Amino acid sequence: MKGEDNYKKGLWTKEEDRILLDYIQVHGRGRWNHISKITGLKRCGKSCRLRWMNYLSPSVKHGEFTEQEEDLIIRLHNLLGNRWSLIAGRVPGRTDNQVKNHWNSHLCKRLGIKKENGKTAVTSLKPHSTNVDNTPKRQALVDSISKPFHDYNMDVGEVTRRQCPLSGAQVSEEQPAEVGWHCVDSFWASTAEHLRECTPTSMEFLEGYYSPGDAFWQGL
DNA sequence: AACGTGTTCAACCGCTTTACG
DNA sequence: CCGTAAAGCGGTTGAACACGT
Repeated sequence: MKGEDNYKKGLWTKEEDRILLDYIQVHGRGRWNHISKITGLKRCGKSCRLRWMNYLSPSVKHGEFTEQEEDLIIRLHNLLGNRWSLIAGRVPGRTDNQVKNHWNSHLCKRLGIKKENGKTAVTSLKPHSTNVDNTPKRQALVDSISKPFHDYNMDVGEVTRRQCPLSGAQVSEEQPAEVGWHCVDSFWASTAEHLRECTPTSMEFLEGYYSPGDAFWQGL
């Protein structure tokens, strides 16, 4: 007989929310599995964590997505694919779940993107260079590009221009590399209006910038 | 009013990754 | 290292609601 069999599932009630909020106010977040033992709340740790992260946390923004947020999500999805956590990390106040739901229920439809085998097709990421059609290499590149985005204090319309370390160089505010600036500009600097003009993604920029035989691709 | 269908989104599931003793 | 627990992630489900007939 497992303890978790006693855990409740389904929508949270206001009373359950209150218990969870009270717990976090006193003990802080974390140690989610202890909540049921301490408070008597009949929810597993995983459920408590999710409820806090996706709804109760004061950092979570509720309500309609703005045009700017949607623009940003479309751009990031174009670059990163279904990496919702990474995308949400660039959309202030929005959770990965919110972004994912909004993409699947609104943006996907609006952009006319169909799903293939239950997964969203990301046509813009299809490589056109023979040197980058290998999935692991391509993924590594996407990773190398996306990682430094955590370092940006980015807000739509107020882009903090910093180096995008295209060739593995350290991010440096003092000495941004030319190629890095170019990449950041082409990806970030345009507005919602420019989106409709098919501004190239960072990936497309790279594939255009480096020739198929360039040593840049070898290191990936 | 009653029913069927479509849509939305909160929550769950299963898996992977990370942290820690 | 190794094993375990906790945290994190993306895909999926299903309840609640909206809307059309």
